[in-house]
Amino acid sequence: MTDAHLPVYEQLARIGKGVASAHRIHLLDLLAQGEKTVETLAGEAGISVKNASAHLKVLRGARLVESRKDAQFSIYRLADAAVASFVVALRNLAENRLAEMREFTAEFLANRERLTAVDRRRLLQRMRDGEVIVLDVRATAEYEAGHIPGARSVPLPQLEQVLRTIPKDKEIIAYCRGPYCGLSEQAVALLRRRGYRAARIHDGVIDWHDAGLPVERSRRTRTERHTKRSVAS
Amino acid sequence: MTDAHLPVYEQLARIGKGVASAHRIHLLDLLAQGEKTVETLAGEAGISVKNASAHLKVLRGARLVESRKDAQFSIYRLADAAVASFVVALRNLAENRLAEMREFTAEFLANRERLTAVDRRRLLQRMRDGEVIVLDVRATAEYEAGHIPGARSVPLPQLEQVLRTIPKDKEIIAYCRGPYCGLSEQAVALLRRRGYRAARIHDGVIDWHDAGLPVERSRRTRTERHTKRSVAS
DNA sequence: CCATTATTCTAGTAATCGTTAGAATGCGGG
DNA sequence: CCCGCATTCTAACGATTACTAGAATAATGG
Repeated sequence: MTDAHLPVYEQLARIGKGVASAHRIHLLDLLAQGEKTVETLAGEAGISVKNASAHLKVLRGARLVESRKDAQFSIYRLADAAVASFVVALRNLAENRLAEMREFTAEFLANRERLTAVDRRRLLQRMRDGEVIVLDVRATAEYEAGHIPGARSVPLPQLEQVLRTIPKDKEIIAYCRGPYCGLSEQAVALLRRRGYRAARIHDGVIDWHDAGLPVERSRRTRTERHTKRSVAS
Repeated sequence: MTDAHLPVYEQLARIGKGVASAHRIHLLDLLAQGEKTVETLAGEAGISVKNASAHLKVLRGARLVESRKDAQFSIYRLADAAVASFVVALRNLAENRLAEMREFTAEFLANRERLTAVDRRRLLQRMRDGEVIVLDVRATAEYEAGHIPGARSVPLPQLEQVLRTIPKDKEIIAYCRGPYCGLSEQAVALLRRRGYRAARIHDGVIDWHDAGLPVERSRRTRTERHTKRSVAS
């Protein structure tokens, strides 16, 4: 009588197995920033291309990601926005449940980085009022795939050169892929060294989106081709 | 630069591994009904006590469940209500993502079993108006640990005897542990055979709670002791 | 105390998973 | 049509996991 459900739980476990490996969660986190090729993913996750391909196969089997072919590249993307939300839910649960996690995050995450709903709306307001400048320090492609409205795209490697176009009298808020992405941290360190009032926020685009706030996206939604043909609209 | 995060993802994967096995998800689902002993869990999940104990150890390692000792029994419970919500999120994601899942659920889940927020509020209203009777057909202990307010506890094995106290002119709605629990299905089958207008709803108590609706609980929150000492308050 | 009951621990085996190296595929550009 | 590139497939390995049987622990009730 209670046996009939095993196959159902087996299906649920398929998804569970998808998020049962650190590398796979990392890949999902990266894909939440927008679609990417296998090589990019492998590079950003710090694993071999072959290994990345194997993990992506598992994720595809669990229907968490999908891929399409563009020229000789396989471009992967999350199968659904709900997948990103699920990863956020996993992250939140882990932060609640695991003391070890709290230690880790305490290292990274300083004081006011963690936003409440009110904080987020206030940030938008202050941005509109011209009090703060919000910098998206991820790669350009990631910015284009989705960013906080009003944020300016300044990929970390270019930050130094761009500094002189950033007024010193405003507070600078940097964000990147999410709480575990070090980019915004580095940006803040650099900015402070140069005399800015700067802070990072914990949010990535998914967190922002999950909080019910709008996300803006640039014309080119899909990853840039390496070929000549320009992708209009 | 991107390496520093691996330990964080490792921690997330600990939770992921918790839900990477069908048996473990089943155990979590059962624990969402209230705390239970190892033997009960093993019996309800259809696995050996030793195996259940091993799986529970994994879940404890992932901080998803906790246990306490009562007399010679180890009594397990979810570490947090957020764990139940996470399992619901997993279930929902699976139903969205996995076609195979949809087939399974199509077998079980007929037409109107799936509730929207409006449905749930309307059900409460109709219950208050005396139009429908809602039956909780789970075990008594599960009912006591939390149930839909206004629902009547009629454990499935007792349904037959209790039938004459149930008026035939009202619609009967049965629910049990959740979408994959067959109890309410069987209850509906029996009721219809006896000439009732009966239907099941997909919701378990967690779904109900996750939908933001109140859950009622009886005096005895913790599992009944086998000893004499009665648990007041 | 002793026997009973519920559970956990320890090994051991079979199965699965993660990773890598090497071969195979499939596409695009000369 | 062939070469080069990005990716996947195959095979192999060591590491981990699932499950079980048997011993050990721990608490109860005589």
